[in-house]
Amino acid sequence: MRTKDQDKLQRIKEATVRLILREGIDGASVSKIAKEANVSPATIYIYYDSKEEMLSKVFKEYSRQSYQYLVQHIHPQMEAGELIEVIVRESYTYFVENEEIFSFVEQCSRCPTLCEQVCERECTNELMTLIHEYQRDGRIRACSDWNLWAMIFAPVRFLAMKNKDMACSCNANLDELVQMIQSVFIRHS
Amino acid sequence: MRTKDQDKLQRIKEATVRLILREGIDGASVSKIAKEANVSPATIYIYYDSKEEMLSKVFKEYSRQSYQYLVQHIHPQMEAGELIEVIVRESYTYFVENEEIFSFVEQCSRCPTLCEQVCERECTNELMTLIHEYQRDGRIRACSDWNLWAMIFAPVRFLAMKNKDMACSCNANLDELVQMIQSVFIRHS
DNA sequence: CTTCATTAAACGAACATTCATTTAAGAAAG
DNA sequence: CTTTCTTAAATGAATGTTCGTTTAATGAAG
Repeated sequence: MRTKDQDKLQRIKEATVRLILREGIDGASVSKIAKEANVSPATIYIYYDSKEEMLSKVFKEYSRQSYQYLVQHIHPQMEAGELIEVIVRESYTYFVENEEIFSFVEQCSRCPTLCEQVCERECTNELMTLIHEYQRDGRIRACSDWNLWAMIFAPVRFLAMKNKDMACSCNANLDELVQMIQSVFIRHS
Repeated sequence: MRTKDQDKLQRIKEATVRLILREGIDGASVSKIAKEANVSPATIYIYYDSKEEMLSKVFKEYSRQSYQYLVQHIHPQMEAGELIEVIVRESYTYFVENEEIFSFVEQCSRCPTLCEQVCERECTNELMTLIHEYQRDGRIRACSDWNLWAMIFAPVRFLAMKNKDMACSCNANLDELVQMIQSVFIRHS
C-alpha cells in the first residue's frame, strides 16, 4: 500500500495559509491552493472531506500553535510583571514572524461560519490555568476571562496587525504597550 | 428623467452587510446579495463598478459610521474618566446594536485585499484630535496613536465580538472593562 | 531475490453549479 | 419622444467536487 505523504499535507496547509494572506479568504479557491502546493485538486480531498472542513481544521491547528509557542516561553516561577511582558512580547514576535499564519487565523476568527466550529477556549486552557493562579493570589488583577483576553491579546494582535503600517519605531510601540498592559494588571507600577 | 432609487441603494448595502454576517465574506456573492435586496444583479452594477469596489465603498462608509456615532456622544468639556467611559460604552453599544455592520467591518478589516484600500485613519480624525488634547495636558496618559487604538478599541471590539458567547453577565464585563481601560490612561484610579 | 497481485495515494480531466459581469429590451419619469 | 433606470436572460470564466486512471509501496508466492 502507498503511504500518505505527510510532506504533501504540510504543503497543502502552508499553501492555504499563504494564499489567504495574499488574496483573502474569498480569493483562496481549492484549485489555487492546489497549484500553490504543487498538488492536484483531487489530492486535497484525500486529506479533507470538503473545503470547509479543511479551513476549519487548519484554522484550529494554527490557533493552537500560537498558544503552544507561548506556553514554551513561560514558567510558573515568573514574577507577575515579567509574565505579562513575556506574554505580550512573545505573542508579538510570533505574530510578526509568522505573518501568514497570523493573518489566516485573524481572518478565520472573524468569519462567523468558521469560528462557530472552532472553540478558541480549548486552545488556551494551559495558559489560562497559569494566569488564574496569579489572579487568585493577587499578583495580577482579577477579572473575567473575557476581559483578560480583551486587555492582553486583543491589543497585541492589533499592534501586530498594524506592524506593516508602522514606521521604524515599532519596538518603541511594543515597549510602551507592555507598560500599558502591566499598568492594568499590576498595582504600583 | 428618472431618478436613482436611493432606497434601492440602501437595500443593497444592508443586504451586503446582512449576508456577510450570515455566510461570511466568501459566501456573499453578487447574486445572493441581489436576491437578499430584492433587486436584479445588474442593478448593483448601476451603483458600483464591480463587486470589489462595492465592498470597499460599503466598508469605508460603515467604518466611518461607528466613529461618527461615537463623536455625537462626546463633548470636549468631559472629564477624562468620563471620556474613556463614554467611548468604551458607546462603542460597545453601537457594535452590539449593529451587529451586522460590526461583523462586516471586522471581516473586511482583516482582509488584506480590502483594507489596503481603506485607510482607517481618515475615519477617525475628529476623535483623535480630541483625545490628543487630553493627552497633551496630561489628563490622560500620553502614548502613540497605535497604542491608543490598541488599548481602547481593540478590547471593546473583542468584547463586542464575544458578546454572543457570553453568559448573561455581559454588563458586568463591560463595567469591568471600562475600569481596566481607565486604569491605563488615568492615574490614581 | 524476483515476480505479481493488492491497496491506497495521487493525478489530470471533466462534472454540474455558481460566479461576476454584460447585453438587450422594457418600464418609468421628465 | 427622450433619457435613464431596471431587469431577465445570457455570457464565459471559475468554483468545489468527483471520475477513471496511473503510480508507488507493500506482502505473499515462487
